[in-house]
Amino acid sequence: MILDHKKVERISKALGDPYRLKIMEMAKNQDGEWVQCACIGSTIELAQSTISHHISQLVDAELLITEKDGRNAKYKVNKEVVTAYVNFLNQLQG
Amino acid sequence: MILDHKKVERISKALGDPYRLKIMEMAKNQDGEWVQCACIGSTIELAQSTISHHISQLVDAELLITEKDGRNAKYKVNKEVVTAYVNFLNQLQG
DNA sequence: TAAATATATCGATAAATTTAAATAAATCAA
DNA sequence: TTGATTTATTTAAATTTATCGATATATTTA
Repeated sequence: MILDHKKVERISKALGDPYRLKIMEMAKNQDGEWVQCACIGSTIELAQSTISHHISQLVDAELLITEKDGRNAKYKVNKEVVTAYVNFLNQLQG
Repeated sequence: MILDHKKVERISKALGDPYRLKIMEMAKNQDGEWVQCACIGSTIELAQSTISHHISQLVDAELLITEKDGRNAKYKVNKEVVTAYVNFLNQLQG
């Protein structure tokens, strides 16, 4: 999977915020499992609508994969995209 | 070299702009050599002050190493920081 | 069906970022 | 030394992003 510059830009932007980094860490800590949106809300001291907005940026950048589970939403890290982003970065090293 | 979240945030932000990505690509293309600031200015259609500002963000994030060469400035990719950033990202994959 | 719960969306405002003109500082060349 | 060149800094306007309250949508439970 090769990312164009537009995609790299969107991924970088998505990672350029402390709350979104925190959300990524939470999604990672589930070790292959899904993390619930409500769990994120209870950890981060922001309005629900703001958290939803942050999550949707991570989903738009495809850093997170999301699925509906009844009235809950659950997330996990999209390893394929992270790997593709890492490949782009490694290429920068010449 | 381990990066804290503040540092990861700054690096991500620095990479979250099309012109700065272009500058990073130019610095990479020199294959271990330095790229001249003037060369960047002749490639990117932005005011000189704006390019200078973009470059300083990359330097602040330590993605670029800079050195003065007479009245010119030259840059190259800081591989150590890119590697550390990649390590952080790989960690996100669990 | 009605009430409760979880998440998303919209609208307004605050905060941060991008951009460029003007200017400064440093260096080179005549 | 003087004038030209290269890069950095300052300031201000325009644009983008973050934040929250209110509300909408979908789902579960009573």
